[in-house]
Amino acid sequence: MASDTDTLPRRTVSPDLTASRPASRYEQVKHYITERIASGEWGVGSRLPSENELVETLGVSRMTVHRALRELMGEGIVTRAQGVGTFVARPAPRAEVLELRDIADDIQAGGGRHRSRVVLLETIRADGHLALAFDQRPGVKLFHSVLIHYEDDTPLQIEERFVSPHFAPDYLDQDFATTHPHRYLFQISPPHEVEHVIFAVTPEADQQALLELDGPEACLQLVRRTWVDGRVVMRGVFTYPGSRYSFGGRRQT
Amino acid sequence: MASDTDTLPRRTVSPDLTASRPASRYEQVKHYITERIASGEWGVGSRLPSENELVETLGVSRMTVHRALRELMGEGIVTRAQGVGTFVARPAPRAEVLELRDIADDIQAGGGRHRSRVVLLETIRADGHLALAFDQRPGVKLFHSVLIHYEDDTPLQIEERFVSPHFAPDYLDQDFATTHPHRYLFQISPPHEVEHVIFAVTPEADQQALLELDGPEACLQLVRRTWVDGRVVMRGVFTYPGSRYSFGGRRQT
DNA sequence: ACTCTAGGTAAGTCTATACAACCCCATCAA
DNA sequence: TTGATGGGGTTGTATAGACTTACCTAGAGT
Repeated sequence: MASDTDTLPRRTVSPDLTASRPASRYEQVKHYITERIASGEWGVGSRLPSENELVETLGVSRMTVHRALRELMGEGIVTRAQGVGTFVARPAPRAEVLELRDIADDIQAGGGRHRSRVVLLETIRADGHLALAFDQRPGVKLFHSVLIHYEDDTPLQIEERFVSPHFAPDYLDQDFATTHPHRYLFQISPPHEVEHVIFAVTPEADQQALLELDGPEACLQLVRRTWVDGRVVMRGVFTYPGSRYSFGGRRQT
Repeated sequence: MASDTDTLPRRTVSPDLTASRPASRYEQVKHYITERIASGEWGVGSRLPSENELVETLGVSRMTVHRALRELMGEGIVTRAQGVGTFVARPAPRAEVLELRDIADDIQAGGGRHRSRVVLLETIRADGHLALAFDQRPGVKLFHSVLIHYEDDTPLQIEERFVSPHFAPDYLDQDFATTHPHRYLFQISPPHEVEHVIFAVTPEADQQALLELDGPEACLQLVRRTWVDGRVVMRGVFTYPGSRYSFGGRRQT
């Protein structure tokens, strides 16, 4: 067990390709720790070796270990309590609140496999409520798409979008098996303004079926409107099973 | 000009209200620097005294000065270049997204009349899950409070909080009929860091009763953790009926 | 059951010292 | 004019050691 990988060499020859100069000791210590956390060897909430134990294991001074651990705490990787020890912190929630991201990136960031299915792709005429959301008059033409996003074959999101034809005239001709609506719209133009509203809803029967839910489970619903040049170009309704998803965010004040 | 304010005293009396214990040396050095930047004495882009000059001026070791400057660089206050020096950084604008507000202000801003009721106020010992949220070990003592907030006699929020006794030793002695937990905690110290996670849940029977719901309506649940000095001081679980509340925000990009 | 206290443990801080890495600039030679 | 060299100043890293502060546990006493 006491192999040479347990102790950092005093001098690093380091034919490392990713870093031209050899990483400093405290960075090596950080790497040593994050590697074990990422591999699951040190699980969430478990206690890390004490500073003095790491000093013995790695053959560096306590100040060096201390700096590595202090920086890891600043990054939210571990938490520390004087007189108690150092612990693996709980990983951050997967979706940033009010941030504009592609769910495919979200899923892949969490280690899952993403797949999507197009349920509907059509042109509709807006009723009063929908027209109001677009600051238009009832009867205006809008494109309408419905997709399901899966994480490892489990439905994670119903994505329903209404898109202004003036903004994306070729929306219906896209192959959303390869390009996702989010990326397509973003590529035409990043929005100048975004509005998010989050609801809790009990899904309708058809939504339950699409999400493959057993019963009327509570769902998160994120309604997003985006503006370009002062005009609403998209309204999206994203529905997630409450048991499979959450929004979160962490920031310094 | 060479008054005693140029040298940090060995022991600080520090009648500071936000921190009962005297600030550590490196924090005093940070304060010394930020004060001069804030006052405009050291303008944007100007060069700070070198580490060795600060050592002479302030009477602390270079490692202490170095730590202060390194942390200020991490906070974006200064920039540093090896072999060159330390400079005042350009202040970066920051966008508030999901802000920290008191629900009483929320209700009154909407024209409603706010009222609250204390349901529970006690000391508990944390189980595994709760201890993890506080980055502590199971069995640690925590204060626990449950309040209901009403808007015109309609329940709008269940407010459940767990508070670290070390942060707010007198939490249980407060009269939350007049001072709300949010305000009390904020007055002790505004958090340095905040985490929000939003869930959709189906409420338990007791929660349904507290919210005076007719059936198992989907609810929004906002879980907030706040940090002070890198340590979790509060975990709040706020439950809203889905039909009566939503979270939202709009911003320019 | 509860409170108090003492001891052990672990992180937090501070110092003095040393060396390394880097930048700038003055000097000097081709 | 150009290029090389080297010195001085500045930040970056690393160490050993000492002391401080906070937390927890176990045991004694109530």
